[in-house]
Amino acid sequence: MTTEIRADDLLRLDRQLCFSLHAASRAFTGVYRTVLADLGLTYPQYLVMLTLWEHDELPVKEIGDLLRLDSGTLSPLLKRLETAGHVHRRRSEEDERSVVVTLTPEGEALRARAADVPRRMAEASGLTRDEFQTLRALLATVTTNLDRANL
Amino acid sequence: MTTEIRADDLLRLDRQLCFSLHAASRAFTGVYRTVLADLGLTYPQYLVMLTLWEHDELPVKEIGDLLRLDSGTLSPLLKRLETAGHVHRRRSEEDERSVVVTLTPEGEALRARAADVPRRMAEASGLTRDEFQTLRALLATVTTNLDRANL
DNA sequence: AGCAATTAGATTGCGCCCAACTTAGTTGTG
DNA sequence: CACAACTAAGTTGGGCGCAATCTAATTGCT
Repeated sequence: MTTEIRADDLLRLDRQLCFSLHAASRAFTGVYRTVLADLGLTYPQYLVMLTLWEHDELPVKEIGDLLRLDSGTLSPLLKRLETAGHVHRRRSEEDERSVVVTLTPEGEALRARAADVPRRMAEASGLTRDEFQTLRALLATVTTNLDRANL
Repeated sequence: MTTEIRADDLLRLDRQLCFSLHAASRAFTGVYRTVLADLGLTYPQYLVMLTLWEHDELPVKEIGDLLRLDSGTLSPLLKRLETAGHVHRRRSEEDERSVVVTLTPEGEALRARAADVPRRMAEASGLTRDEFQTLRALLATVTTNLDRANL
């Protein structure tokens, strides 16, 4: 009996959680926008650069798998990164379907200028180490569950 | 000494948290897309309808404050909701600058068809009540902190 | 070998999000 | 009262996210 929830409460709870997530995501993106402005990167572009700084070169497919983005998002994004001079694209020789993305010297150099971004973001979030880890774990759980539920 | 974190670790931690948030937000939106498909609503449109179901009628400004959306997002979104027959817009009489959004009978009727959306979403998230509340609280905290940090 | 199924990437179209700007109405101050 | 400052919506433009579609290359099956 005490575990019963009225539909109205559910409606509001629901809005609060999903809305909180939505709002937090946009708040994060907003701070990233400020912090990344100097580098001329958007947040998704920064994510792509992060993966490249870690792996040096990657096929588009790999980047998409790592960041959960499809070619409809990545193709124009990578084109913009290429125009900005941060990356280079070439067809793979082993598999002509694949396009390998590599860092240009400029893209490599950007890494140093982005070095303090994580610290600034961690500061801005204002979370303790424990809260940080708890949040990350819960988000991973919910993402896994939602993906499974959505087919 | 044990609290020192190397820059590389920060880079990776950083990516994990912000990326987790980004991914979770998109995973949620993906399930909403599935669940709301029958109603012909997108997730942001559903949020607007939720606020209207709760308040019956609201000026655009109020909706924007509640959902943290500006007119650049809301104006076309509300126009689509109006075209779909869910809402009606009229100029306020007290303040001619303001536009008041009201539910049409169709928009009111949609409420019943959306009644089980929260339950389905809560199920899909697979979180316990406690996890649900913890997540919501952490997200609220981080959003507040980020907003403050971002001016 | 030959052909269907699959895969990688690109493109198109729509909706959201935000910044910047415009227009119209309101408020405040001298 | 007049006029500057402010406020509410709307519009425009750029970028992201995703579904649907297309092309080209590869793989698998017989």
